[in-house]
Amino acid sequence: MAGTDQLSAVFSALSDPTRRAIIAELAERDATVTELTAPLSISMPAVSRHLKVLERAALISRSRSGKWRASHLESAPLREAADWIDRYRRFWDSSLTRLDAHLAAVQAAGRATDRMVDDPRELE
Amino acid sequence: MAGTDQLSAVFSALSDPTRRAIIAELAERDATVTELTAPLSISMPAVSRHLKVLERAALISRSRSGKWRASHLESAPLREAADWIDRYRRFWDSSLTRLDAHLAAVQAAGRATDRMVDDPRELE
DNA sequence: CCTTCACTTAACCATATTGTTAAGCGTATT
DNA sequence: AATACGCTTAACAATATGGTTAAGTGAAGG
Repeated sequence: MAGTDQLSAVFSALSDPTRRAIIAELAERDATVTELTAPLSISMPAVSRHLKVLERAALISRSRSGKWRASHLESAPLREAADWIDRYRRFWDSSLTRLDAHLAAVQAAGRATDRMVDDPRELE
Repeated sequence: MAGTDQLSAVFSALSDPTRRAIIAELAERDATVTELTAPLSISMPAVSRHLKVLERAALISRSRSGKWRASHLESAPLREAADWIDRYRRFWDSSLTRLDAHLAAVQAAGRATDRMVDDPRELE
């Protein structure tokens, strides 16, 4: 991954189709490494390392139960990635309906995050 | 980048903070390579290659005018990335109550017979 | 012209990524 | 107690990434 910041780690994690497939699976239910490996055409060590990448990006959390390790999808990093892209939603969403809805949601949630939607610039 | 598909290329392009800064800049106005290089702390050849990455992901288009090459932000790939992440918006969107989220999860889990049609899982 | 300017390409280096197979480690099972 | 299971780590190889400086290309301009 290029940067070591959180957002870079998230986008980098999402840039692999295997990891996106894992996220799609975990969106339905928590799963063990074996369960996640089954539909994929790669070895379990490879899946294990994909999970490590997802974990480092905080996209998943993991719990141990005996010899099984369950992976669980975490929403915060996905939200941050969506928020970053949403800065540019005006470029493609002519009606701006969804942006309005999002702004309303943010407003309802609290005013601490207002600057996030106002300033499109990234300081890095 | 891991995959060679469009979405992988887009997420991979977004995984670099320099490229995100370039996108933020182009969101305000089209710019030449020299203009884009000025605020960055890397050489022009490095910027040139970042632009090539963005172009390969179709995040920007470029036009030639004499000895200047202007970069222009394209919205479609950003929209596609946003659409992918939006599949999981129910996991964090505060406008959904806990019950709504639970029902959405149950619905997703119970769609086994409809997977060929609307399964959010990605095959490649 | 002949140089300067804007930019790209080439060559090089260091590091990261993604896959493999084999080995290790701890928990279950028999 | 011994074996099988679930998963991770190690070691290896191939390819990609991202930075540098130096050289090349083509248009502008004195």
